[in-house]
Amino acid sequence: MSGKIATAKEQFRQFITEKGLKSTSQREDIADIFFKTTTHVSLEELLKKVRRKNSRVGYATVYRTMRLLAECDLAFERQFGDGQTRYEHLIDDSHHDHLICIKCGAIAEFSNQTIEALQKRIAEEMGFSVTNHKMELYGHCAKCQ
Amino acid sequence: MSGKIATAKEQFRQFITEKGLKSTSQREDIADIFFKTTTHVSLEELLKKVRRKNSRVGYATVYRTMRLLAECDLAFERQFGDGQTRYEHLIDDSHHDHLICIKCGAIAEFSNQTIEALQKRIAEEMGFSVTNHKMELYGHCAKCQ
DNA sequence: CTTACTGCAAAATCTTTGCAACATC
DNA sequence: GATGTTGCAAAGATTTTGCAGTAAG
Repeated sequence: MSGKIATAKEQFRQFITEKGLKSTSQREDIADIFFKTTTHVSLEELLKKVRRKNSRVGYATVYRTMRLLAECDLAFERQFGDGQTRYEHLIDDSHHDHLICIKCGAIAEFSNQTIEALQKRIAEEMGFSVTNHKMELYGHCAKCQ
Repeated sequence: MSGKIATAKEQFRQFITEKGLKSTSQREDIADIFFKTTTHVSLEELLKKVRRKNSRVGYATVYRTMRLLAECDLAFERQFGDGQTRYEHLIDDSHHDHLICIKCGAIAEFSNQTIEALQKRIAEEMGFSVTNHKMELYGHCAKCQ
């Protein structure tokens, strides 16, 4: 409720500045819309959304902006097996993992602290320091059983 | 030590027969070499290995054979973020997950029964029956820290 | 002004598929 | 023999990149 925490937008601007890059309206728009998205968007989908606000944005710019966002951990790549790379963020939301129905494609999210803790410990035992992870459970959802 | 358990090769042959498909030397060679592989091979790599034994095998056949193997759960697709689909099997080996170094690309394997049990329980609570899962931890390995 | 960014279109990657020749059953 | 399989080459689908024009610092 209090405590100044930088918004994702601010973090992105800071990253841009620190790297000596330039802030542009395209980057602002893309980041803005991406942060407002709550699903796992593909570049194609994101481009479509961005174009509703600014019709003269190219696919390549979305591609390159998402690469920047991924570089500063404001976006995470996900691949669920259809040949599309998807992106998601963790704004206003803690880390979560996915349950994917292999029949209807439904995606549910979950998170579990015990698993997270175990992952960290296992990694440490093997000499790794973990910065990120993916966990996806594939199976049939309630409707498709 | 005792107990007749069908080998992966036999399971594949059975799957082929049951589906009314035909057994060919290419399929035998590809499955053979794949089962002997202990890493996460891409189609490209697998094709190269297969061609050392039989130089007249095409990429498409490897592709189609791996699809068959995946269909009968003798091969599992993995995508680690470089744009390559990789395959692995669980022969002579229980299920395992991956630790991936984001600097040098090293891949380590691990498995943990507690996590597996928790995954199952979580999924059930959400109405899913899990048949498969992926868990990948990304970070820096001992050498790259 | 200098350096970075953009959009477009072309290139590069991978993955899939059509088809005539060929191998199983 | 009938039907499935193969290899090749072409088609698809995405992801990357080169470049001339444009914009931010």
